[in-house]
Amino acid sequence: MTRKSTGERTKALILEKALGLFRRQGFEVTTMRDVARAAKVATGAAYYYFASKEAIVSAYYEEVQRLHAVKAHEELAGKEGVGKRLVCVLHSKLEILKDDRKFLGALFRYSGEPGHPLSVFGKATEAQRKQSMEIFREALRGVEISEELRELLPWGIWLLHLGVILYFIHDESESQVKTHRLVDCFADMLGGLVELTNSVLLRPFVKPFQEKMLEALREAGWSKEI
Amino acid sequence: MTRKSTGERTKALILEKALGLFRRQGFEVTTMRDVARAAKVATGAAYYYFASKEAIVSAYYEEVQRLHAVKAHEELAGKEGVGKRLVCVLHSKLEILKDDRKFLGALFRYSGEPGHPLSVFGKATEAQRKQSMEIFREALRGVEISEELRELLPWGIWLLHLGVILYFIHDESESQVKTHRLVDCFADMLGGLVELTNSVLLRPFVKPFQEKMLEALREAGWSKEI
DNA sequence: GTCTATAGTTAGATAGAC
DNA sequence: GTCTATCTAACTATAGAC
Repeated sequence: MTRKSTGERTKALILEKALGLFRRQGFEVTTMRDVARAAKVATGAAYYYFASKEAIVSAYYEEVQRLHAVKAHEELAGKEGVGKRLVCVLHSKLEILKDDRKFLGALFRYSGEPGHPLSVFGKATEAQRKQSMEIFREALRGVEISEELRELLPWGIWLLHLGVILYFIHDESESQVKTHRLVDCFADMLGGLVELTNSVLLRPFVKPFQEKMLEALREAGWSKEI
Repeated sequence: MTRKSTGERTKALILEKALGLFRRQGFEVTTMRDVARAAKVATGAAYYYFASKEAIVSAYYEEVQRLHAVKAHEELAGKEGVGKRLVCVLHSKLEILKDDRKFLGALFRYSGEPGHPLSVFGKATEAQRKQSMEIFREALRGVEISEELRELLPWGIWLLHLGVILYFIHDESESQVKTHRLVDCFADMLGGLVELTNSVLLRPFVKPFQEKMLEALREAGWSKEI
């Protein structure tokens, strides 16, 4: 079942060689000519498969998502409680990204350009966002949680996880322990938050907040994204 | 007191002409050659004053900050309550940015590149961040609020306000009403949140959260930024 | 459909003369 | 401080081989 067309193999080769170069010498300094040379194809071939240098990173990230879906699913088995399940899902993502901080920044380059095909928030990347949120939704399965939060959190965690990746990129601490500690802390707090919203005593205070938040974000047009 | 060196006048002229072009035809399609031509200088001269095309937008944003500091200070006078004061500060920022959505995205281009002089989160832009947070800190003056939140919120609001700008850029609704409504909602909720944390009844539940959050962010190295 | 080879365009950026 | 000339690299175009 691993039979691939020559095109698929070439594409994979270009991707692989490109990532090797990005990792070794960085994203900026690597040129498309370098990539093509490393893959032993003409520059035109590289452009035949990838519309831009950033598109290579984007393709890599798609693979990351696939890996993450599998890894998260595996590691979630048996884990209970919002906090623990979130820790699991977020750490596993960082684990996948750990050697690639040098070029991950390219993913954010077009975040402020609505029309761009590679904008994190753009139309063209909607499928990826949904897939990503689906993983977070899975992390919330089997957990007692209000309806509002069940709708709100996958989106909120997705946003948080973007922030975590950004922090991760900037984190120069040994093995990025700072990011990992931050993730522990966030997950713990979100766990606490969920418990808090489940508490009968506090629910009357918290519920209006959740509803307001939900309404606001729905109105902001996010609900289409679900 | 408005006497300027010829250099300063040239720089201002280049900036002005560049922004005109960015507004009229967009950031991407405008070339440095266009900018130089419009300002009636050589491309080299443009680069003498601005290290890159993005640096022009960055210089513009510095001016925005200055304007915002004045405008916010004026409009805050007499306003009371966290919610109202935040609404005031955030809307006034959007007001300043309103015609410039077409090129504001350039500000975020290097957000994922730690070393870059124009990264929103980088070392080189620290002064701007502090100045921006100072405005939010002013918005919280004269408001009853826990110590933790007083330390935490300026930073949190700064982050939120980045998000608001991103949303603003992507917002195609008439006069960006959606962004304005979102701001109203966020401000309202933050106001409610502050009240909630002030309530004697709820304080024991909320305080550990705040402390944990504060500790986490301090450890994450943010406290240097204050 | 998959690729090579090559030539050419564009535009960001820089070096060095004045 | 400003200009001219030049460089680099992303990107496009095209014609043709397989």
